[in-house]
Order: sequence, then C-alpha cells, then structure tokens
Amino acid sequence: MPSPKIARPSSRPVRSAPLQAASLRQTRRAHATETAEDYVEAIADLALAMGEARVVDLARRLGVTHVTVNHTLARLQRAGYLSALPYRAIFLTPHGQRLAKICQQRHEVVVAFLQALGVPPKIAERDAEGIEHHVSPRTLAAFARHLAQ
Amino acid sequence: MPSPKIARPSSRPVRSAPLQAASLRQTRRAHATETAEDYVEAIADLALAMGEARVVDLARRLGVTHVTVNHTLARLQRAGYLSALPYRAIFLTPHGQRLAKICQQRHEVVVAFLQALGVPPKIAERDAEGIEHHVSPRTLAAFARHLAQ
DNA sequence: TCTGTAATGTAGCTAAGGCTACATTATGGA
DNA sequence: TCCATAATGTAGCCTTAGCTACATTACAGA
Repeated sequence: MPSPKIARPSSRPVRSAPLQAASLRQTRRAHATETAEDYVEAIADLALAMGEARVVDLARRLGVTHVTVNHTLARLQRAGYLSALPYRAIFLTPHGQRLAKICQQRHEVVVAFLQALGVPPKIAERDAEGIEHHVSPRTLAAFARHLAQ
Repeated sequence: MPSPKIARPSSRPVRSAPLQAASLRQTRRAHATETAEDYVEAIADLALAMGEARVVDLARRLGVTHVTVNHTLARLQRAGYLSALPYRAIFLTPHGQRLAKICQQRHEVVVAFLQALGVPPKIAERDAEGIEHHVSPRTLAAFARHLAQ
C-alpha cells in the first residue's frame, strides 16, 4: 500500500507523532518501575511501623494475594532492591532504601499538592498513588514551588 | 507464625493499609484501561489528521511495532471500542469515540495545567501522558479551576 | 516437648503487552 | 495488466503481574 500520504486533510495541529511516541515510551518505562517503587515504599513503611516487613502485611497493604507478593519479591531481590530468606522477614538493601526514601518524599509532595488544590484527602491519596510514578523531577519541583507559597 | 502483632513500635501515622490497598487496586484498574485510552485517542487524532487511521501510523505514534498494534487492536475490537476489517483502516465505534473525546479533553487540561505551573512544554507533554490516566474527575475539576483563574 | 495453625512457599494457570521472523495482501505506477 | 513493495497479518516467543489450590515451615501455647 505505497501511498505517499502527502496531504493532511485537517489543519488542526495534532500532537506530533515522535513526541507522543517518546512520551509513551517514557510512560511504559515508568510503569516497569512502578511496582518496585510501591513495594520498597511499603516495605520501608512496615519496617518503621512494625519493626519488620512480612509477606502477609505487604499483601494486605498492596491489595494482592501473598502469592503475588512472593513472586514480585523474587524479582525485586534479583534486581537488588531487597534481601530475604525463606520464611523470614524482608529487608531493603541500601539501594532499596534510597528508592524508598525518594518515593516517600515524592508521595508526600503529590498528596499535599493535590490537597492544596482542593482535592479531598481520600481522593488525593488515591490519585497520588497512580500519578506519583509519572511525575518527573521538574514537575515535582513545580508542585513543591506551588506549595511553598 | 501466629504472632498477635499488637504493638506498633513506631508512633508515626503511616498510610492506612486498607486505603493504600484500595488506592493501588484503583491504580491497577486505571492501568487496564490506559492502553484503550491511548489507542482510541490516537485513532481519533489520526482520523482527523489523515482522514483514516492505519496500523503503521498508530505504531509510529504509539512507539511500538505494528505487531503490538495489531494484537491490541484485536482486543479493543472485542471490547467494542473500534471496528476494523483485515487490511483496511480502523474506525472507532460510538463507544470508542466517546472515550476518545473524554481523553482528549482531559489530556489538554492536564498539559495546560502543568504548563501553567511552569513546567516546560515538552516535559509537560511527557508527564501528562502518564499522569492523565490517573486523574479522577474531582482532581481534573481542581486542575480546571486552577486554570480558570 | 509437641502440635495446631498462621505464615510462607510452590505449581501451574490466565491475560496484557512487548518483541522478531516470516507470510500474505493491496495497490501505485510502469 | 501486472508486479514490486509497503502495509498488514500470523506464529511463536518473553516478561510482568494477577489468581487458585496445595505443600511446607515456624512458633505460641498447651
């Protein structure tokens, strides 16, 4: 079907294909690390709250079964975010701790920002959980700037 | 391991497990429709810009191979978002058109909002592509409100 | 010390969403 | 008309992330 597609019937300046393609690639990349971020953050929270993170608690907190948690933990351990021994608690590596800290801070900023805009707390929390993974440093800085005034 | 976990060594009021679990469930739900949203939006854009949407154009715009596009189109067709015949262009059903319209509007609001906060256009576009799928109606309204002033 | 049971682990399934390699179709232009 | 080639489709692979059902382990309390 070698049609040279020269003309563009519409004059509307739609999103440029390359930019959108790049953006979506970026989004997919972000999605690949979303799980890691959610897990290390939850593990850090649990370690602080209960002294250690266990599989059941993670499952409860993440809204999945313990089987899914187990499966994901194996991957995150391979990736160097955490260490765990069979039937024992889970601990973050320094690498995992760094990531957890960044995520916690970012989460707090996003939630505070949404609430400052007038979004009700529970909805802010809910939306933030999805939004935060796609907030670049520049955008996070813009949120923080807005909060500062 | 029946340990009654009564005590909470820390006093920090961490995120409640049920709320976070519900939020993450919501995020996963959103993620399941993300692809549909991206595709119908791109198809609507292409239909407007080139008169019709073809697989290659979608692949270019979405940053994936034509194989992935094909595979996803089959699913979206089953889901009733679009209609397509082999080796022919793709068309949105009324259902798909409705979704496309909502997504386009939401996308514009999110991009404009980020830019209004001082985020550079390209970064705003990039972040919006990931963020928009997790913006609830309430939050979108808050963005629009902020833009109005 | 022993054991019931909660916690943890394993087997094996599903679906989405990527990919490469190869097969088939449609069509513009010779 | 016919065919080269771009577009489209198919086969078959991978990874992530869910799940149910079942097996194993550890430990609190009798």
